[in-house]
Amino acid sequence: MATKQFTGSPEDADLRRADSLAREIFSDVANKWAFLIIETLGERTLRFSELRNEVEGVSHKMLTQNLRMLERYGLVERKVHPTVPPRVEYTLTEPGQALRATVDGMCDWTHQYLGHIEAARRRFDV
Amino acid sequence: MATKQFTGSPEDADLRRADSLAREIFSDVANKWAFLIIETLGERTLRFSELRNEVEGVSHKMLTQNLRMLERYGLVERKVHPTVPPRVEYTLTEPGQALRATVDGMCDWTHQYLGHIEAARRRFDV
DNA sequence: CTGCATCCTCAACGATACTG
DNA sequence: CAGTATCGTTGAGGATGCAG
Repeated sequence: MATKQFTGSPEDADLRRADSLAREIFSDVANKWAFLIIETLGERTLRFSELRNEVEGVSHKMLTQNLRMLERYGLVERKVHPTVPPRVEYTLTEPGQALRATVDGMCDWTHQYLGHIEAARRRFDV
Repeated sequence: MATKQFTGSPEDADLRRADSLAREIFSDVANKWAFLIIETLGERTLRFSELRNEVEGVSHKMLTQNLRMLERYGLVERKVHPTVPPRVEYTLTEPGQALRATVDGMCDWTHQYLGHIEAARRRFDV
């Protein structure tokens, strides 16, 4: 991250604030569940249970927890249909879509370098 | 991730294998310390202690642990100078550099949407 | 169906100490 | 300086149950 050296000057105060906020966002969002949710959400709108099925291995708790976090940061929109049984739909917002682009980049990267990585790992694991 | 439905056909076997490997890599690499290390390593070569200083808040243990993981996947190269005291340098490999591009993308994203995110968070935190 | 809360377990993590 | 190992603590995360 572009963390630079701050002086004690007052105009650096909000720079430092922005920086710590950026760091906080970074720490929260850069985790596998958030990424996988963003990725499977893609440009579709999905219900909670659909996400639960499509994001392989995620628990009920982790899913809600990460969805709350993403909602809090405004990356997903949560739409509740007041029916019975309830129907809750999640959609990526524009910032969410923008982030998805970089997550996609990581997916591409993973597949592109799968060979390199597998070979490196075999070499490492004596 | 591009996880699709597999049939029982034999030629799907290695697809499934590749997929699970991709998933494994994804899960390991998509964590904040790995990202912060990759980001601060940039195109420079850094010593262990330099990384320790520059990656704010990382513990000795987390740093070694993540460096091993990144080395195992061939994302960083570890060069030991047999001097006394020892001098160990870490450099991003080409796959590491490639991944750095997407991590950079996330950093840009973070700063670009800082306003949106902060506003959304204030709205959420009633 | 979705969400929240509770409990419980285990692994992540930090601190410390010791080796090369 | 860099790495490994050990220990103790905390928190993440799974399971379960209940409410709306």
